[in-house]
Amino acid sequence: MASPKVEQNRAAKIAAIKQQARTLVAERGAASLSLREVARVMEQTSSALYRYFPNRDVLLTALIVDAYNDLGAVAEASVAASIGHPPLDRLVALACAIREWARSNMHEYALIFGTPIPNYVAPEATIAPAARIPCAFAATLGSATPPHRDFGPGGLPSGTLDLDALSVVLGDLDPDATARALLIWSSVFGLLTFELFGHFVGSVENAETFFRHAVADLGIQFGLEA
Amino acid sequence: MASPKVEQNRAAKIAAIKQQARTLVAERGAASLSLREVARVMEQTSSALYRYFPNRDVLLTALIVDAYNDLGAVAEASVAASIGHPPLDRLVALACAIREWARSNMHEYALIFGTPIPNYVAPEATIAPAARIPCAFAATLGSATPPHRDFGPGGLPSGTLDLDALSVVLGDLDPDATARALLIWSSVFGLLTFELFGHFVGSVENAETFFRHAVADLGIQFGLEA
DNA sequence: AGAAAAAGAGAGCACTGCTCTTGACGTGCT
DNA sequence: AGCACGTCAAGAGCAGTGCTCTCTTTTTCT
Repeated sequence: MASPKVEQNRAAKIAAIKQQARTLVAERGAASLSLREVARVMEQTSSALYRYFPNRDVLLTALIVDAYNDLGAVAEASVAASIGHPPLDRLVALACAIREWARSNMHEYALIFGTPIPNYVAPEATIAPAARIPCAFAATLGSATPPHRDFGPGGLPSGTLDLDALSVVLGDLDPDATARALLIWSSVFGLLTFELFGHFVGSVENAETFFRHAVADLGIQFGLEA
Repeated sequence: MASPKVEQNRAAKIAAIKQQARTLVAERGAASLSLREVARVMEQTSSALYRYFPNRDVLLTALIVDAYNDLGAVAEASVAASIGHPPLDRLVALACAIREWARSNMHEYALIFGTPIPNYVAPEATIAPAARIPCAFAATLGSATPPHRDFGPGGLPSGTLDLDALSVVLGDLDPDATARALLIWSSVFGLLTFELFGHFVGSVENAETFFRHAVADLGIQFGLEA
């Protein structure tokens, strides 16, 4: 059944298709990714590609998983490289690493964090790679053991977060600190998306400086110290 | 030239097309909006619609401007309704009003804040309606005259923001307060987008409670008081 | 009522995702 | 060696898209 040679050829072919699709996504965006065009660039018939990917969405899913893993690796590398540094610096470094990746991989960023593709539901396989980024935030924030402060007036009511699921990924922060970690990641995402998607043109002159200070400001609120 | 009757018919027709397109966008998303389908629903030929919109992007732009104005009106209404209330409550109310609009107009929200459409540049006409939302934030934050605090370590270097352009919209906040207002709007956007685009599934159980507390937390950092 | 202007219809081009059939190739088993 | 099987590529074809062109109908204005 599983002859070694064909298996190998098949894997190589799949990798080649994905690589080609990646460059097309980078050039014209994910929405207009066309199997025919991939085939044309590879000097093949479009129908041939359907042997490797049953439909366009499966190819898209493969790209999404790869993007999550790529960004996740960058985030984790930043966290690893900043061990021993002050917690606030670690947070800023992590955010900046994510920002750099996003800036040089705009379309892949849009692919995973942009508008969901209609009639496309992210399969199970994407949630594990997707968790690597918030996990990286937890690694820097969790190392700081910040002083407990209420999250919003009166603190967060129990039942707001799914603490059972979160503790697996984010470790043993208390609920309010966990909430604030999620808020920081959301805010970093918001800043980054506004910058990348052009909502800052005309207001923010130096996007990097603004970004660094904004993230640091959030970190200070969280209780991190330089 | 400008005959009164034809002008009127034309405006009515354009409105009808936009309305039809809006419902299609709400049903299947902006990416798959097709002029042919709009025509089909209106029991017309697709080519007839080209008399009113020279291409699909122009129709899309019209929908974008409408969405900005719709959301802007909601935001301004919230600001007007909360005059005299404590600043922190005003901020939370504004954020919640935006959230409600976003939840019941998912696809229009995605249209204006989601992944930019490839090969589509937002024309001049969109920036004025787009400014209404940050302007609404400024109206609530500006009324509070929060105590000055550095934005990030050492405060924001001059030249980071385009203060000339911002002061027109956001009024006379000092640079650090202006930066923090931008940060709050970015964060609200980030929270909202994560919720709407499904990045909170499995971690945030009660999205509204989390959202309210997160916004309030940001407001407290800004210096607002309840 | 008749001329002018606007709107609509329909065919057509080039493109898309996707399916189905047909023929060729390489591999492994007898 | 020969045969059968699984894999692969090609091509035709369906239904859909944006958009343009020409031609006809309707509406409006004088």
